[in-house]
Amino acid sequence: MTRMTADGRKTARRAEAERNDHALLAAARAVLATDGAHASVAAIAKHAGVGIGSLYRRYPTKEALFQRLLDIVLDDYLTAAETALADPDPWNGLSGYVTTVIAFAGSLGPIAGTLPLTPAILDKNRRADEAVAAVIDRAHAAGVLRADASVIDVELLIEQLGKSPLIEQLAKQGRTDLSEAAQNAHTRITAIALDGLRATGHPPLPGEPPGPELFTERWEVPGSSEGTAPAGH
Amino acid sequence: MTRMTADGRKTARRAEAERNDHALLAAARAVLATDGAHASVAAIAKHAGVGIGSLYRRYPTKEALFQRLLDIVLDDYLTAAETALADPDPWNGLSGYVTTVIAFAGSLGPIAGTLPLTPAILDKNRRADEAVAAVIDRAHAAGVLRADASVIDVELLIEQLGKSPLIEQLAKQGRTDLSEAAQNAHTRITAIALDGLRATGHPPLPGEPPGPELFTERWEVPGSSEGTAPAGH
DNA sequence: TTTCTAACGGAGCGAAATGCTCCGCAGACT
DNA sequence: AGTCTGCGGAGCATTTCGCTCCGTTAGAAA
Repeated sequence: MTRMTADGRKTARRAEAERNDHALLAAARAVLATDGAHASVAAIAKHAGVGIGSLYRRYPTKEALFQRLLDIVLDDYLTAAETALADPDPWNGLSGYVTTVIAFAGSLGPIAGTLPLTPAILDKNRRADEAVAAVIDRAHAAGVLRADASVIDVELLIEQLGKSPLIEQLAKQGRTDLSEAAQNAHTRITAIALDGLRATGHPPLPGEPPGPELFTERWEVPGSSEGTAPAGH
Repeated sequence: MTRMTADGRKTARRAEAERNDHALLAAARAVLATDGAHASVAAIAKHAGVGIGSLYRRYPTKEALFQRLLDIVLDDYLTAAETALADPDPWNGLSGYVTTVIAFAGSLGPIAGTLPLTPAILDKNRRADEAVAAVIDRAHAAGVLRADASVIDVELLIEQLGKSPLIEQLAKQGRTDLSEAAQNAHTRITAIALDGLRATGHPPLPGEPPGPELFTERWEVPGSSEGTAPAGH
């Protein structure tokens, strides 16, 4: 009946359950980022390699899962801001914060406004906001961030760059062969935007310039007869 | 039986049909931009103030409507590029092109890869690509565009900025009171990114810095009891 | 080994959404 | 007045989705 051993450690069963829980949260992030607002529980469970039944054993409802995810992502925001403040260089701290957050911000947009916010979440959010404000204030004070860019400007820029239509579409089409190039392209665009935030001149862009295939190949409809269907925009 | 008058002008009925057609195309743009890939024909018809029946009288299928829309938007791309080339200042031409295209680019992302492309569309696309390449080449030659930014970089940056998660979410929540502030915020972010593309220093950002309400108020779930529910990210 | 049971996966159910058809009606021409 | 083009939208068939329920599996106890 008891599921603890004598010294109180978890049983193997409970260890698997915990792994499943982490897999579910990671899958929820990934599926939310690609499928957007209509991410389905079935897709999340499948992505996690877990049955739907197991998902509903841990979370009473889809909403509860997303609430938990929100809580965790807020922790990530806070950690990123603290890491940024720990960097001795104000600009490196800010740009590192921006790039880090962009990497995981995509998950939250679709669920904004669909969840009741618990007091704990509101508190975490407030602390994260204070931390990022400190990062930005420090950059302003050091004169490395353009003076006319506000905290909200930076936060909205992060949100704008967090969701990449390019990467999402490629993921939806299963074009894993292009995902590396798409990631590189997104990194370059982020660097361009960050340079726009700088008070002074730009460093060179990272990586190689992206090839045109990111544009052309996305338009091919899977069951098409035409082997070459180049089209942009 | 004939629906032309003696001199060949259209009847009033046909004039209304034509107005409806334009309304449908405009509505399709708007709904695609806000609802994304799962924009429904019902939503498009309603947004256009037109019955579903009328929609299906002009277009045999949803796909046909989107194909027509794609054709029109490609015309807009081409016109924007030609306008840019007509500007004597290479940087003004490029930045005007970018801002113009960003304003209407949001419609196309969701339908990429879902439509068979007609030869006419492929040809239009090719011409639009050539025109924008000319705009960018000219900016490169004039030394006003950073040398390490490629044509694809610029095109992907446009796509990235074309869809605004902020504006979309506010539209979905019906917060028309914030839409002006959101538009301003988006303009500023676009300006930041454009400055990142410049070879030299930045001009000041346009408009007023956006207020925090763009972040805080979006998280309020419509039927919430809590009057104030500030939360960002 | 045998028994017990916690945790698992997924078929399937009712509800909701969606593309499209079909039909009754309004009003513009003759 | 009569005709008939074009209109709006209820309704149908299909798909999707959140969630429940149950038979199966594999570690723990005896």
